[in-house]
Amino acid sequence: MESSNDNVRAQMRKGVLEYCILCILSQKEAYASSILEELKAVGMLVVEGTLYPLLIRQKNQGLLNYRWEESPQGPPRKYYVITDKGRAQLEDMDAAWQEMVQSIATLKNSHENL
Amino acid sequence: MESSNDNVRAQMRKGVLEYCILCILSQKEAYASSILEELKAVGMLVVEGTLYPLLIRQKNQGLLNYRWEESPQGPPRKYYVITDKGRAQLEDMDAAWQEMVQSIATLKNSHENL
DNA sequence: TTTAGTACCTTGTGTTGCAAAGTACCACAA
DNA sequence: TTGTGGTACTTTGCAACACAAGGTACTAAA
Repeated sequence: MESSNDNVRAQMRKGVLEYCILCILSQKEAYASSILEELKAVGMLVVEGTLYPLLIRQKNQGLLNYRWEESPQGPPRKYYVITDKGRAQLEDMDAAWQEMVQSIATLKNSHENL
Repeated sequence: MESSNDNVRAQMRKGVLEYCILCILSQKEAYASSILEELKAVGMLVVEGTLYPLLIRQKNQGLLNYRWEESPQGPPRKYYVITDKGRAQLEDMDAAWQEMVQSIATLKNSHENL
């Protein structure tokens, strides 16, 4: 089924989204809708109701700041900017991510070797 | 801080644990305590209170079965066995995992290319 | 002034991971 | 037979999270 397959992916995304946000913002400033599009582009689809609270949480933790900017069309945009603390956190997450990839590779390998 | 670092890892583990369980059980039958040790061995530390409900969930979804077996010492052990449905799910998860690794690699690369 | 498009925000729900405490079986020793 | 330590499985209560759905507000064009 398609839906169960989607569930699998949704489940796995949990806990990694925060990492993705910091990755994107370490590259350039962005506002929520543009972040959504970037995530969609790499196949990590997320909805607004997930992203907004997440950005607010990270902002409250001091990982992000934001500033308002006029839009060429439509309401003003809230551009998020990663902070030094956010970059430090991102480094932690890079390490954590690589460890997790390695952990699963190890599990898989011990499987292959049977 | 050590603790914030642990939090990062704990957060990332979410949603991947189910995948790890199926990986381990696709290799061989195992009981909860042995699964805990295997996860610990690859650096994915989990506690009992997390694992047991997860095994029960997967059993209720038909991904696992179990049988009781005498222990050489101590109380009997509940050996979990992956089902055909579980193996199908595992294949889905393999694909989902690789896609996620790829997605994050892409995010990282677009960062590098700035 | 109404409509369409863009952007941000909030509320309620179900799921999940975890800490902590509890139950039960076994073997060995006092 | 009573107690103690080790192993194993289970449950309860809590906090965090992702998401669906609905809501607010600004802009420009019809």
